[in-house]
Amino acid sequence: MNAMTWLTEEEQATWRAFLHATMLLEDHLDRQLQRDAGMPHMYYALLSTLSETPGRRMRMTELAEQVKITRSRLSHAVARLEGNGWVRRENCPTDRRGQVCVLTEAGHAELVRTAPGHVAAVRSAIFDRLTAEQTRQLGDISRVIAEGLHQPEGADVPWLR
Amino acid sequence: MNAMTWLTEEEQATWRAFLHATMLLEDHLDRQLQRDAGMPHMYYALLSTLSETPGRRMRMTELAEQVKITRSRLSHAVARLEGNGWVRRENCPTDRRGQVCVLTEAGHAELVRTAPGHVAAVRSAIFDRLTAEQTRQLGDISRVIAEGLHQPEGADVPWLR
DNA sequence: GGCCACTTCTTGAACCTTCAATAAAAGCCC
DNA sequence: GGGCTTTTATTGAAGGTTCAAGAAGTGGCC
Repeated sequence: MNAMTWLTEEEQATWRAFLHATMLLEDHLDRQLQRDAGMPHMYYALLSTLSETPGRRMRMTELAEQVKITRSRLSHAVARLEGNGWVRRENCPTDRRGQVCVLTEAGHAELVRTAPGHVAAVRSAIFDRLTAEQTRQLGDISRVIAEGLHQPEGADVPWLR
Repeated sequence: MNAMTWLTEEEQATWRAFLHATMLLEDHLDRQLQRDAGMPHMYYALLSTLSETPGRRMRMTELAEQVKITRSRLSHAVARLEGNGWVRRENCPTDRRGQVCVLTEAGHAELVRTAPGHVAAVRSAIFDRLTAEQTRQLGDISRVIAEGLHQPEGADVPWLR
């Protein structure tokens, strides 16, 4: 294993810390939401995303892209949320293959009810602990990483294909 | 919802970017390892952690704490890895309740075989894109977040109990 | 129009994680 | 030692995610 392949001491330490932080954070938020809202964090993110769109509705594919999950995962999730009455499917008027996912009144009410607790959890885990400077840094870093993973070009990551 | 409850514009943007980055990253690494090593990222982390300990072995509870997962999850994971022949359970000599999880030769070989690809994926997704300064920042930020979640005291997060 | 490739969304099976319940041993206290 | 609480690890069921396959519609091309 040459130097190209491996990580420096600092990179290793950073990577480990990052893994631990994301692990603990996801766990923490999942538990908080499961207890207070009866759904995992991802499902909450779906409702939350819908609530911010005009008409509180979005095409399935667009919703999947927005929250960074596969269509398959979204299909299963929406099926469950529909069972809860928090979301409803409508046929897309312009594309007969398409479905539009719509946040119901009950879904919106659930979001209003549970948002404060969720935001408090996020705040206390992250933003109450970071300086304003660090918040800005974390935003920049996250955007760089997300950008790099958005459309991994074969030329950029040759070992992946 | 008052100002205490909500996030500022910048915090919201950071939070969203962070979610996207971690989502895409986990997905990316899981897929890479599933394809090249036949296991999810978490399982790889278990083997990797074991490989760095004296005797390549660790008590179940300690291993679970090290990689930040529940004992239950570890039990299931180890059962699967044992089925692959990558890990073996031994009785703990000093505590008859205890089990020691041991990395087998086959498990170590698998790690050696797949480590370069995994490290390359991590490197290209993260460290090749961040400046040295940002790497240091990410380490600091991650440690702050992880610390805060390690043992959430009732006094610190009153809404959680 | 007819064909073909692509897109959209869903499905079921396999696998993974969570949660609550359990068994067994250890540690404490008298 | 006997009783009690705590710790260690596992189990099975319920729910979530992934993957490959498939149904149905769209759009381009001739």
